[in-house]
Amino acid sequence: MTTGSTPSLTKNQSLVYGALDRADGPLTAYTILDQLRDEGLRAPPQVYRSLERLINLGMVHRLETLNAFVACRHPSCEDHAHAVFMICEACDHVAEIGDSPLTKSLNRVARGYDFQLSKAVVELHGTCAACVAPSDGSKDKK
Amino acid sequence: MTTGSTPSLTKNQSLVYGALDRADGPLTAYTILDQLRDEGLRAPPQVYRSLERLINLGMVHRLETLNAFVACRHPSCEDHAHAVFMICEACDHVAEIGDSPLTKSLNRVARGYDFQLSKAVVELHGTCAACVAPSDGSKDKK
DNA sequence: CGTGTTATGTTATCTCATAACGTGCGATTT
DNA sequence: AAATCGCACGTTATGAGATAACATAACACG
Repeated sequence: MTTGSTPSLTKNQSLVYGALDRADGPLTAYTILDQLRDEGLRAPPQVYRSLERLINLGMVHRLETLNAFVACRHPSCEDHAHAVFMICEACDHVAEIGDSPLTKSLNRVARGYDFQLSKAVVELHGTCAACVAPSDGSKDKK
Repeated sequence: MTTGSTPSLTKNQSLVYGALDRADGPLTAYTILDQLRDEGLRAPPQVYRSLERLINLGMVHRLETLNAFVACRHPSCEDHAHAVFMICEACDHVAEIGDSPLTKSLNRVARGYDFQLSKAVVELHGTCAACVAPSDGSKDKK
């Protein structure tokens, strides 16, 4: 529905989104601020306000366990309040996944307790396939 | 039984656990500190160090989305790295639940991505049964 | 124009968390 | 017992994350 291409981002919002989109991993608000100082950003509220808007638009996710933010990589992220993340503690890679059985499980649990679910935070920590596999000699990503 | 049951908590650890155990909801580290000033605690590290130990012992959980801590209410919380929480945004009540189908789902997802799961953070936000139900006129819990 | 609304810039402050350093004390070793 | 070790403890200071509060600019629109 509101999947209109680019829904009128302001300058700051574009800058912040650009930083996250460029990055290959999560960024903290202060890291974003540092990256955008040359573009005119000077203070935390400018970043946090943009982030808030971008999150409401469904373009950015906040990773609660990292105090950091990532651009949403989902094709058409319909279920924004129920995103699931896998966070590799070895290479810091973050994968956003959609898994409907898991989402169903979450809803079932909530329903079972008569709990009206508004947002599910699911962040899995561990080691990603690339970092587990001893396959090729050089496996360090970054 | 000697001093059997409790696995050798130090004074500070006991104080911090006591505060969490007494509380009917999550407490932040600084709230705990304030509550324990009369008992001799003066600075954040004293609380954080105790919390770290208690978490390692499996007696306390950290709620990532609240930056707060709760005493583990589980009978025999074997699966401490996979606890699931339902957090009511209306009354601030937090329920820790064990749901093995959900845990299975999480493990299945991780396995599907060859992801070696070490810890799952699952925190459901919404409205609890008591706060949804319009049943009786005064339903405020606190 | 005047007015309401929304984004912005800026300062200061608040909350959460840890680094770093030194002390006290019980257990172990010699 | 003296020397030593490890661990919890106490304390100060600071780092990191987030927001309150206030003033200004930009824009849409009746």
